[in-house]
Amino acid sequence: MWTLDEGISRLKESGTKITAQRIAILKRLEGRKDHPSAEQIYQELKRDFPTISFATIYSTAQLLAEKKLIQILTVDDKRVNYDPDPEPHGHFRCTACGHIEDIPITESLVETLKMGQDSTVSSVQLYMYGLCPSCNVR
Amino acid sequence: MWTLDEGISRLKESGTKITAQRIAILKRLEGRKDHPSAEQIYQELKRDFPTISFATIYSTAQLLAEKKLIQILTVDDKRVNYDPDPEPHGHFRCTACGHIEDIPITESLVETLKMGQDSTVSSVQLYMYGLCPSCNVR
DNA sequence: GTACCTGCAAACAATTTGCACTAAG
DNA sequence: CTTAGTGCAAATTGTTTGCAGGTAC
Repeated sequence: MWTLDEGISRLKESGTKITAQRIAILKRLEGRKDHPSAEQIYQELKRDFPTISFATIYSTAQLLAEKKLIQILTVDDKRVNYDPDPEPHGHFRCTACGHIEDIPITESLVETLKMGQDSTVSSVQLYMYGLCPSCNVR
Repeated sequence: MWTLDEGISRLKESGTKITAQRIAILKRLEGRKDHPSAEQIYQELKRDFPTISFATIYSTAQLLAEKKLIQILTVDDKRVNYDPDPEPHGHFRCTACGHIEDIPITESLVETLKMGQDSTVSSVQLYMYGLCPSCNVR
């Protein structure tokens, strides 16, 4: 996992400008274990950054994904979720409460899957759906 | 893979009404190897069925997914794609041309993944992204 | 006959876009 | 100084919803 400073220098490498907004977004994502939506990031940033806009959130997220700092998940069919951990791993989403949980997968499994393709694979996503333990009993 | 007749009886089992529209949708999906979007199904059906509506497409697809006749894929973050093959398997999506290709995965892998969870897993999706062979050379 | 289904149009919601302004380098 | 980034509002688009009329059973 990256730190704020690593994130900033990763962006600088490719000539991207470092703005206060981008630093704020990186800071919010740094080391996070959950999978915030654009809306969630927007709400959180608005506290310290009242004029921030969705345009900035979405474009910065795109940028961070290109630089392999985050992953953009489509595990929820309604909205996008950001995962600050860029390493390949799976995700479980509870269809009742919407909670998203990481699922470890071995690097060798990912490699095997990539190898089997005649295409150039740049990203692998494993999604599982069902009921989480606490929703299952209700 | 199911046939039209099997599809119809699967629906009947649960007391669902068999309408001309539902038969038409089943017919369109039966044995298909691609992954049509709602729009695509709508356009195709409109030829023989000029008054069919999106409401019917979406609600029927939901129904078919519940009856395990199709899978609803979120491999494309813009739209939903229907997969007439309900058996677990992966999907590769070319980020350039948008083409979606099936990826075989072993049943034992799926079982292993399900087993590893403390949640009740009802569906597993494996998505891979990158450039397909023909887009890769351009 | 009745509960469910369809079609239509309007509503919705997440994301994208155009553009004038601002700020990083 | 120049180019890229930001914020705003409007536009876009896939999907959902409410409801009046229709149809399966």
